[in-house]
Amino acid sequence: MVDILIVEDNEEICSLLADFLRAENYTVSIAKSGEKALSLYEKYGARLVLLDINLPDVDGFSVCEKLRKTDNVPIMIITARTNRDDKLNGILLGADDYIEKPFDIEILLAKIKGIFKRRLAHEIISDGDITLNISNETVEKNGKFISFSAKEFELLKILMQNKGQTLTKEFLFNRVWGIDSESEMQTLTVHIKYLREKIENDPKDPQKIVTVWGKGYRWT
Amino acid sequence: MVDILIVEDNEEICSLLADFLRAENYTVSIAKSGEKALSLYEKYGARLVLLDINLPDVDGFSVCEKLRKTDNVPIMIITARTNRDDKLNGILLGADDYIEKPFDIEILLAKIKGIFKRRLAHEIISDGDITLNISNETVEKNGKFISFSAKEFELLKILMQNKGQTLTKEFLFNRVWGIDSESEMQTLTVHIKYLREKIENDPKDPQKIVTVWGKGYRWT
DNA sequence: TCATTATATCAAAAAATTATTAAGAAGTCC
DNA sequence: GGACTTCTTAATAATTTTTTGATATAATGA
Repeated sequence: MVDILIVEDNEEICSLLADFLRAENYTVSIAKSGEKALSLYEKYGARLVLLDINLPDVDGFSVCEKLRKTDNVPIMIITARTNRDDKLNGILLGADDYIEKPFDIEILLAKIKGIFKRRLAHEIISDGDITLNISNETVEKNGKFISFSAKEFELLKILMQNKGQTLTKEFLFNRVWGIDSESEMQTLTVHIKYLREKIENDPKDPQKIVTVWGKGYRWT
Repeated sequence: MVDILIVEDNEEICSLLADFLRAENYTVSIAKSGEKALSLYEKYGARLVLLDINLPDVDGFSVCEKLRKTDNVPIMIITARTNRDDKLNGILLGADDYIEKPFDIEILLAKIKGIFKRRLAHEIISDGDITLNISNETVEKNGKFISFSAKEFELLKILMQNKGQTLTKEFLFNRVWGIDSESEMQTLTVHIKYLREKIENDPKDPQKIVTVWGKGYRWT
């Protein structure tokens, strides 16, 4: 697993970034196209993705979506200031951070450090008797490990990461199952039940994953 | 056994490196081609290989793979910055460290020291009733030696080195079988079974090498 | 209250993933 | 070359996860 995956087709910017990041002792891997980005990520992973949204082949948007779907890895987006459209806005809102070209390398470094710091603090989320370890993909209740399936874990993770917030069913569904999933919304409620079965003291009277009628669910 | 095997075809760089390293009291042997590198390594061994990836005959890639496959000796790669392609990325990611030409000799020395230090600390991994000795390639369970094949050992090593972390099947496969191996993923699961047979108290109910469904495996 | 709508539950089918087995290929060592 | 171990493959079995559909239960508002 490398620290930073750089996705950027411009040769100059690319080596500039790589040099600076290496000087800061980050390990980096480099992709010059969207496709390569995905294959590199699949093979070696990354703790942070630095993504130029204007790529030659697969556009940055779909790279972004795919990455977010699979691993929820932090993504920092590099973008030109021009033609800021609706689609771009959407992506940026979901990104952990973004920076506009032309950018000051020092500011970029500061942002990256910030993301790592924040994430590190959030790699283990503990709340009440539930502890969720994102990097190890483990969940403990009262110190005892409980096994979770991939979907269950993802769902619980998103809920806990947004403590106190009501998340709509659509939002949860899109995050866990993906935007163009063919599954029914029904599947979500069933998974909510599975979660409650595993983590609630009394699954019949859920205190942790609360139903918000007509909206969705909330972790409290 | 020498301390450092230098693999570099450029005469000047070669003697420069040798001088500096000898000045730091390392013993060195020198190979000016890939073929010679392999034969020298076979004859005298080395604690660390300093490998220029751009060689005249056998390219550095295959030297690297061969070394890694046989002994897993630490390899430090010297590379020019240009044409950083997928293959190179792959090699670099697996390398213990790498440095780009032109390099500062002081930085190189620091890196080499770092590698020796790290390796020394990790030569024996002990966890529960399993003890793994990396330099001897031996494994003990409750003090009794168990024989392991090369692939089995490598797999166990990576798992134990990353205790508690879930390692994806792809990651494990790339590490043990190599990036462009033609083997099937199936091979991995079979080897996992072999490992379990040897180290688990009840192979039917594995406690050490745990399956993480949809992801991979984890040493606990 | 009653009709309506939203969520919960259940169990079984479907899909996906991993485990097991055994046999043959490939490599190693005398 | 023969005996041996290791590695790979392919087929099948076993297991787990995911989805679905039917039905039950609960909340909401006229």
